[in-house]
Amino acid sequence: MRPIRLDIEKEAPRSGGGLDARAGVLHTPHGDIKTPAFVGVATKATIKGVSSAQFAELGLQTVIANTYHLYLSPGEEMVQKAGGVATFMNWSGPTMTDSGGFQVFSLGTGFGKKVSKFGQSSKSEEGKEEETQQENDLLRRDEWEPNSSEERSPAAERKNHPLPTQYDEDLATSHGKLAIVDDDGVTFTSHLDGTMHRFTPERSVEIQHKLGADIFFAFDECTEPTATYEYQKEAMERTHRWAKRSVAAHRQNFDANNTQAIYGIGQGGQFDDLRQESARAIGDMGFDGFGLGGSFSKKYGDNSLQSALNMLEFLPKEMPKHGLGVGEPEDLFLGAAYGIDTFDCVIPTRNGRTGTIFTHQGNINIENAQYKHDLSSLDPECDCVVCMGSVATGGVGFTKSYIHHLFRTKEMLAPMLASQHNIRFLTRLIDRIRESILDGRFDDFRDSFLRRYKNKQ
RNA sequence: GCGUCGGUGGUAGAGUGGUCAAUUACACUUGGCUGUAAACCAAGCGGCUUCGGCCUUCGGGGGUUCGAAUCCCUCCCGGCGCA
Repeated sequence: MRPIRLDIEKEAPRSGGGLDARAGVLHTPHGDIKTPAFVGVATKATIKGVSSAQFAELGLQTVIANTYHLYLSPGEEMVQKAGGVATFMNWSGPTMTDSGGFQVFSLGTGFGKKVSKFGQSSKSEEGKEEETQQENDLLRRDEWEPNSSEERSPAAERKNHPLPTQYDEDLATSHGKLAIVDDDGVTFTSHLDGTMHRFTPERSVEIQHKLGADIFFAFDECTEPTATYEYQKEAMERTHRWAKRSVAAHRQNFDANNTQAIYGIGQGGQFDDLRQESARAIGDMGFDGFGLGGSFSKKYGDNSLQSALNMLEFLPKEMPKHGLGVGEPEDLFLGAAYGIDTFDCVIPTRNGRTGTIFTHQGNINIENAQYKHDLSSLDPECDCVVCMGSVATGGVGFTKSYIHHLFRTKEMLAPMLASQHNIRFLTRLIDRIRESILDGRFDDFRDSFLRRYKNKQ
């Protein structure tokens, strides 16, 4: 008996130009999740700026923590000792953990720099970019030499050794970071103290068993969406091999098998044939659910999510599907239209912390000068405690002026209130998407919502 | 009153004959943020511009010099010390 089960209550065939949207309930050992659902991102066992005591009030049914981060601190043993990630963070509801595969991608490529894996620097802004350009050159895969440490030859001599690893060790360590992918796993340095570590699919599963979430993900390699076909294919195939090992490792653990579900992650970049191949492969491995892998930031083009979604057609319908890192309002509609059941995304909290507020009339930057004198709530149509108030505030919500002031004066309450509002904005949006699917008016709701949201009306 | 140190762009504070429309930080203005090394990052921040430059700026005024925020004189203002 599998630990989770998805009951699809209602489908909206070919809704929104997609596949079949559906509304249902995902049953987990720690409670039911009405789907589609927005999953709060609690990377280090905390949604930044939001206490677990507020989750329910904000409409959160579940949260997702991260294997990489919790492994580094406080360590999976400590989390296990605390009773698992949910108990550790004083949350009684369902939880998920991500495998750490994304960190291989985001840490390894030179986080925060305009560096891409294969030398496709996004912009070239003279001067400053020189160093980055050099890094790009160093990052070229065909310059990598295997079996590094001892017999590594100078960069110039490496060109004749085309091999699967995508990072230059010298470059990586010079930045205090390292992520070397080989077929068995990934060796990396901690971003915290530079110490070396290694993840394999089995190790990731083992850690996630100790973290004890209801749902966890197989260790994958998240590629740069703009990577070449050749590399996407190679990384995808590696991810598939890792996926197979992950399921096997999980099924061997009888206890974990009864209490935790494992999702496999599909990759393939923006190539339809790879995406299709990945869906069929992952869908056929006996996973309890599916994670839509990739990175869907706008910087990779407007179509990166759409192209990934097409793969869902090749998966078993009844399989629960999760959109990893999908959370822009437009993307929730798009994902839901393709049958995604759960979504996680840092956008409400990251945007909230940095002053961008979701409203029904489009996003606003609350730090803008114009809000200094604005005594209205963040969004007059929002039902969150920040906007509507609570018993504690006498039923009166916070004003834009006040939150603007908190940001300007760098008060810690500022990002907290903004994050809470943004989270509720998305959980309410997804709730209404769910209702619209149940009521058979998904397309209407989508159109009316997005018309105002996108046109800032 | 005498002596002394100092007055630089919104603020603090570099610069001390040309590479200075003036380092830097903060402030300010505006962007950005999609499986979180992000309470972060980026751009702009005297005026005009055909984007090549042009004009006005470093307390006021006057000088020296090919050239001054930088040197000299003088006035004004401030800190400190002595009367």
